[in-house]
Amino acid sequence: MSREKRKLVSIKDIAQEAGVSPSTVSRALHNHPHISTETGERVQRLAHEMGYTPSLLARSLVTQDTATIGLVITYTADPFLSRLVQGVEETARNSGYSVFLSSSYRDYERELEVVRSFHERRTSGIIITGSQIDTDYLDLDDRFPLPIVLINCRTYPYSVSADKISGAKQAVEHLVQLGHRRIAFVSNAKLSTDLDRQTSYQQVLREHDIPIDDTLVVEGDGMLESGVRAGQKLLSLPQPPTAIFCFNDLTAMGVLTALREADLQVPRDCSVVGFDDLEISAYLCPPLTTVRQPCYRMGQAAIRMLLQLIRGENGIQAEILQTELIVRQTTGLAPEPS
Amino acid sequence: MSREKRKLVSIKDIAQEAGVSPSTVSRALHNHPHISTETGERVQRLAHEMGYTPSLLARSLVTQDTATIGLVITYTADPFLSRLVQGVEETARNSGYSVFLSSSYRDYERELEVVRSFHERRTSGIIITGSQIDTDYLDLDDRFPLPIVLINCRTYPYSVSADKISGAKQAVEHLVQLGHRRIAFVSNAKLSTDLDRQTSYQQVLREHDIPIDDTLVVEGDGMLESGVRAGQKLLSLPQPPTAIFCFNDLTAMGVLTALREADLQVPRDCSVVGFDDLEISAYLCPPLTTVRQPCYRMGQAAIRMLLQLIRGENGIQAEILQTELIVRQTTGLAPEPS
DNA sequence: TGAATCTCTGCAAACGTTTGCACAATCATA
DNA sequence: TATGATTGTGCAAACGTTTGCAGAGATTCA
Repeated sequence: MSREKRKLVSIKDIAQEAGVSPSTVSRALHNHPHISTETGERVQRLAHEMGYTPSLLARSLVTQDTATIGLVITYTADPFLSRLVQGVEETARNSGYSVFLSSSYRDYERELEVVRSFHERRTSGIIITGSQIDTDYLDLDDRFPLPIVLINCRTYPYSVSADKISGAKQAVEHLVQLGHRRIAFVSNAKLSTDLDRQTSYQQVLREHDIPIDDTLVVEGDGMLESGVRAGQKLLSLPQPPTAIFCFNDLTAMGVLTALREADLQVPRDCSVVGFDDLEISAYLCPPLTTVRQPCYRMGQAAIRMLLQLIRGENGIQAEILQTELIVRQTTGLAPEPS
Repeated sequence: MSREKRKLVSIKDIAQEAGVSPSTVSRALHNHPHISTETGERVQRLAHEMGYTPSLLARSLVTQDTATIGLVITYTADPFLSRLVQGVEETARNSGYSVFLSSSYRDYERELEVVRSFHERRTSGIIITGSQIDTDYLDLDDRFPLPIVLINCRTYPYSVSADKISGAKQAVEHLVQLGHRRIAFVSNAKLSTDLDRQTSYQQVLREHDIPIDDTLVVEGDGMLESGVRAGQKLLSLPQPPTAIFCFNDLTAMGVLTALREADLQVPRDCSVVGFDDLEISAYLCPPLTTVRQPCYRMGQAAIRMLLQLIRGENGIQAEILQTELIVRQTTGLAPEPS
């Protein structure tokens, strides 16, 4: 177990050993056409024997390309993002790119800092999700002269989003069809993408001549615990809702917990709809009705768009992926008014 | 929106503009003591105005230090790992390090490939979790001359683990205390760390003179779906178990689903214990009794150990963090034998 | 035989930094 | 006034690669 800092072997060392010039070694290792098979093989063998590992630092410096992209997310622990990260990472790797990952914790300063750090490392491009930079993306573009793709930020020209408007619409309409008229919405005030859901929510209600009751809209932050609190708050209303549409599945899980603690049956006493369709959502009790966001494919689409930008292709435009209502067992007919 | 490839400004450009040498610029930017305040300020101002972003590539090449560590995990989507990643990333960042993340998908070849890729990028060190390299870690050490810390691999000298032996023991003993004698175990054959749990399981049974029944040990893979299948298999036994100890919380969630689909009540008809204590586990229905692994702190400990290795400190030894049984509502008294 | 072509290899510059050393100018000291 | 210390700056090498260009032999062709 030798842990001392050994000097790494470089192309020069191989050159010396093989009695050729460094350039020849470099070419031999890259199967350059003009290298004799004899030299080629000898160099390759030596490189292997001497335990040579090329330095991508040095190479990137001259080729001006790191084959690396940076991915900024809000929290690693967010299960929705996990799948997205996987989509980015797998697709990137298949194209020969590696991925730097860093979290912004929904903090504007931190987000900028991460982007700068990526740029210093000369990543070929950057993908940002849950961006706080919404408003001044122009500034972003100005400050960092490298391709950037945003996820779920439709104001930015290069972005990938899920169609939340349609998703939310389907969800609320589903509830209306089941006879619900007191439908609550648990929002995520901190995230701008939340607006799409909320707008759809109100629109559907209006279309069905259902009065909009502000007390039925409560604020959350997209996490479990806030779902619980939101649920409790809604249940304590003089006239509680018969259905609750949630910002995401985690919030819905919290709401379900609140309902259970209040000894209410789902969906008999109250229906619940989530958003995201996390893997676990199908295994809840009861299995959650929710709007599926194609998180993996969103990651995939984002990295593809980024690679196009890196290659300098043009005609690239924002992409919107479809969402889909998955009806499971947390939604049912509205209870008869007693 | 200018997306064309602008030439980045370098130290030389600033030097030219300021009428000094590149070395002076470099020193000015690092607040080197021997620089006159006048020059210092002028250079700093120019650097800012010209939009200078230092190249960490070039710097790393000469300083021989990238201030970057590589983190290899099995799947990004594994919620247990998400917290661990967070522990690594936050702690790394506080020490001025960035993190490369890549997944191995539990594939040996892939894992080696990722490690090699990290080494090519000259990461200062590497953390591996869910390693498949268990047996020939010596080979690993030989092949990659850089500090490596493994998580949950006790055979490797530099490792951080949770005390699974004690955790599993607490879990099974808890079940025995509740009067259970037919206790099943859902394993994860693919992971060597599973052995600790299984050994403890058998040991506790022996200590209490409970016969070991091989049909009560079924194989899973640590994912939701395999938990469902394992549950179904156990329930179809001529004499099904009254309690099921699961490799991890996801498996337990699957088992709970199987029980629910079979119209069995938890814990009245069957008790269930998980392992990990994911955040969601407290919000399941019923809330899951489980063994808590300090995943965040494990990540933290791993990166700390790695930084010590990087600094060349000695006297470093494997670290084992405590686990803790969290009793919630999926465990109860064994049903009376009918 | 000479010229042209082809095959293989080396030289040297470049990428963008850092840093040891030398040097010039200024200043304080004796 | 000479001496030494101090302060600020520049030169040049180094980090480990890649690559355009040139050149040396070998081969082909007329």
